[in-house]
Amino acid sequence: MNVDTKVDLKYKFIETQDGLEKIIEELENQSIIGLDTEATKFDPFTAKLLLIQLATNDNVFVIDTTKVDISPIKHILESDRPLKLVQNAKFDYKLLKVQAGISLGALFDTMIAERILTMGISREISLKVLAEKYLGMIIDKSVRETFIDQSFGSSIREFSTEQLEYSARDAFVLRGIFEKQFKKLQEEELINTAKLEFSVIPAVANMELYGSLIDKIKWRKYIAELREKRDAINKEIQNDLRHLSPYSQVDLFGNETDTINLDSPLQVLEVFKKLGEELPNTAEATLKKTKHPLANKLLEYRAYEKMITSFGESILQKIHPLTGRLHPDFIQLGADTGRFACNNPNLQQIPADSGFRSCFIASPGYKLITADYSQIELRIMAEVSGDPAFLKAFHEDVDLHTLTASQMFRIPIEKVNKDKRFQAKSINFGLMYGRGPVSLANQLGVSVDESKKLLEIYFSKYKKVKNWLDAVGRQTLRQGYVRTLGGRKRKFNLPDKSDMDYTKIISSIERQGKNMPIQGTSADITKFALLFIYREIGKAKLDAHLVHTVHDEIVVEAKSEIADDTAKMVEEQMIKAGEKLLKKVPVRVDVHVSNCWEK
DNA sequence: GGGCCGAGCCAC
DNA sequence: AAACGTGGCTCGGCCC
Repeated sequence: MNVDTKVDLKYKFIETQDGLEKIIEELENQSIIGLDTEATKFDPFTAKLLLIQLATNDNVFVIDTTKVDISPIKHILESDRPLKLVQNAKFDYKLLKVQAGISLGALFDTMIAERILTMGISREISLKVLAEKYLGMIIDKSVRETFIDQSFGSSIREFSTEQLEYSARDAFVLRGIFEKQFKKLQEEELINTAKLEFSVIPAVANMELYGSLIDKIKWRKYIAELREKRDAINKEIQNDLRHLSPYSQVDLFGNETDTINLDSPLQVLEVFKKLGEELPNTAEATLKKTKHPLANKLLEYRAYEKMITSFGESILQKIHPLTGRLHPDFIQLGADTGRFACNNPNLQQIPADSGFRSCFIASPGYKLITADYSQIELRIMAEVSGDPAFLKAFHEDVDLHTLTASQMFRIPIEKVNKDKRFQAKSINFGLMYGRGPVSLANQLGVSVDESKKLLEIYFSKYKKVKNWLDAVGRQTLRQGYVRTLGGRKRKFNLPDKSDMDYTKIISSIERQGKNMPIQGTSADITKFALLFIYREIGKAKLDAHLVHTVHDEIVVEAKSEIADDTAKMVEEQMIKAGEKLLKKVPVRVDVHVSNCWEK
């Protein structure tokens, strides 16, 4: 049954200071309020706050913040009571923090809640979708755009009735959605996951607001070096191919033009064809197997091109003109396992062994603390499988890959060479992805028979690892979901037997089911760590800030004088977070204090 | 000229 | 060419 929301949504428009004073008592008495804001932009630093809407038990208040100073309700917004229901709370948190100096207290985020409830089977989490799904209400979001860049400069412009009704409704629907979601979260035993996610929102919001500082000059110098190398190899390739008409040409002014677009797979395939090499595609794996010297040169060109285009000038363009820093968007539940994703720019994919990372620097007078969990996923594997050999390795703090190699090949630890260690490491990591013998054989450069043998030996040494992997794969298929140690759930749409790709889909779900408890538990732990660190910084009022996180790594900027103490705190809190979920295996964190982001 | 998608490749 | 889990960015190429 659909409700026509165009009519009869009662709201009270507050456009005077007096009007605000009159509703304070009602707001103070609420245990829960729906909250939404409207602003001229999505960027919290330059947006102008236009409206704040608060939905109580009995009323919806729409407050005109261009006319009303909202500091009289600051204490209500910052308190943990009433609980604030917000759709995508991080946005409102940042806006209110920067534009009104208000840090929202306890939150229930309907968007995050929906993601938790439908992890793996849906990404439909907009307010429009939720209002329809839970309340049968069709809401029109097109009004939102009318606020964008709405000028409230010197000239007084009034809000339209349509705008006010739209705004009121967005706050109003939150309570109904919350009630349904809360019940579901309880039924599915996802309350703890939700609590963790909600409480980490302010940590993430502040991390985004603080942002990262880049040494622009050093960055540009590095790009210039890469460009030189790329251009050299490009020229070489074009010269090699000059005889292949019609690609090499001389333009009207007698200048040579490189008309083979090396970035076009179509043109590249064409060139190979002319050279007598029929290739199925131009993927890295194909080129690596191609004898022709062009293949290697092309791979070299691509490596430089990737660096320049993905990490070059485009990242500098994202530096905020007001703050001079990068403020990427950390998507709290970006991955279905619970991991963060990151964009604008994605600082989680900055090349590790390149000149780029060292260009991320501390502010003057500050230091960067880079802290990462040591082999956290393998430790989780030890915990969930309870495998005695795995556990022993971590308790004795020996290198697991070396130990694995020594056990697999029946040689003493001292006799393990690089090659043997690499083979063992490949299996250790491969396990977590559900890797098969074919793929292993290719990485190790051995036959499939040999790689099968290696896997057999491996599993004979680590029986409980095999048992756990098999069991969790079966369990995922049986129940259609799988959980992390923190209780986070990932669901799966199980295929119908009649499905053409039935077995393919089944084995894919098995692999995802095996990986989720490992990758997802790591995400649980990192989120606890972010929360703990954020709280410690607040409690001790440290001049320190979260700036970055990459799955098993956290970067904090701290005033130089307190950097070493803060590093100790970060390490302690990360270990505490790890020990919340890992009981059988020790947790280790590597910490570095430096002027830049590095390991 | 914008939207979408696949190829290719960076991170953990 | 894919294999082996989770993402995002840039490009070419195609569509409207």
